[in-house]
Amino acid sequence: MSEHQEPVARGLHGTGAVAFSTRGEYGVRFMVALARMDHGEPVSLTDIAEAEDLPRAYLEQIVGSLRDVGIIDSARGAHGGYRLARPANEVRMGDVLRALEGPIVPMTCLEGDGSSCSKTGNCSVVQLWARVRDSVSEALDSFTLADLAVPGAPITLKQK
Amino acid sequence: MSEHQEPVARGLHGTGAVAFSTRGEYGVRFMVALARMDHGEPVSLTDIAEAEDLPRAYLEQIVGSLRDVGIIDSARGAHGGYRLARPANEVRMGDVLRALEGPIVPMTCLEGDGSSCSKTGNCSVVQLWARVRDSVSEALDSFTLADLAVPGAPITLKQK
DNA sequence: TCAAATCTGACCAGACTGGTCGGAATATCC
DNA sequence: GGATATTCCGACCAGTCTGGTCAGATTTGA
Repeated sequence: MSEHQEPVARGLHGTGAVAFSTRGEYGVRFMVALARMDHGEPVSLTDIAEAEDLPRAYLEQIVGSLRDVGIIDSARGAHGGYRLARPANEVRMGDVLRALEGPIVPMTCLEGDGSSCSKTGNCSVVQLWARVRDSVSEALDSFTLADLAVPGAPITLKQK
Repeated sequence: MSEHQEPVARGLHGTGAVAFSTRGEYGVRFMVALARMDHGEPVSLTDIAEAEDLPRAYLEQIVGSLRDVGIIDSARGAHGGYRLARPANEVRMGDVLRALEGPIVPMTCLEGDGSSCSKTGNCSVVQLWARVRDSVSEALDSFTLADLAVPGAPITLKQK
């Protein structure tokens, strides 16, 4: 047991552009599994790691950032574990992925207050990156955890 | 001279998720500059690298993949250089970025024919990744090179 | 007190990014 | 033909990041 898949190769030639890392993948799988297994009692990391066949120690790191932003609650000690902090249909996947992967920023010139771009004002390319960023955010936020946790459930879209 | 900006730091904590690399950034800047400077005669890489303050040797690598897919034409020898292979308003930015960065694939399970996902059929999460992928492609393809090359031009949207 | 869990930080190998360098091939101009 | 301009191509390289392990401290229930 504890023989999960071999290390995932990522990056340009592994996955392609605009990719999420394993933090995003594993974190989302964790959330979906938790939503399915959460019946009031905390669910231990070991149980979820085994169910999803993910490396437990690494998952610990990842789950920490979900707890830090308040998406899940944790309980230490015997019979401890994790619980959803809110109902699954109130958890937007955009929030989950922003917590896991950091802000959605396809190009450095969009970081922070935008002051990192020296061509302020006369740069037309920034519009392209901004549109990509907004499209990704909208796509992610159009799903809630409930959409993914219920197998075969119809996808409810929150079109703006 | 030839003292361009210091090496760009990327990755999770530098830029955030869903990021393009410098290949995408530099390649797009190259294309925009070429579109502006192309008046029939080939434009040399040195001219563009100087105009955009980009490392010439590195830009050479990047431009090669644009030539390979036929977005630009090249002419060797004295007075050689690069030209747009088609009018700027027929060049979709999605094509440019796919050439530069590889396929738009936010998660490994969407790669190629989709056979890399062992949970075929009963995986609900794949819908999330697929929507992100489609959103990014639509966003990129809603711009043409002409939209970016003409300074201050109104953004014409090709809404599907 | 013992065991079950989370929490935390140190550590690590390999892959990838962001380049540089040197030279070969090709084309123009004199 | 020779000098020059320019693309083309592959080898190389240092630093950063990813993906993950490990050991132990801390907290809690039985």
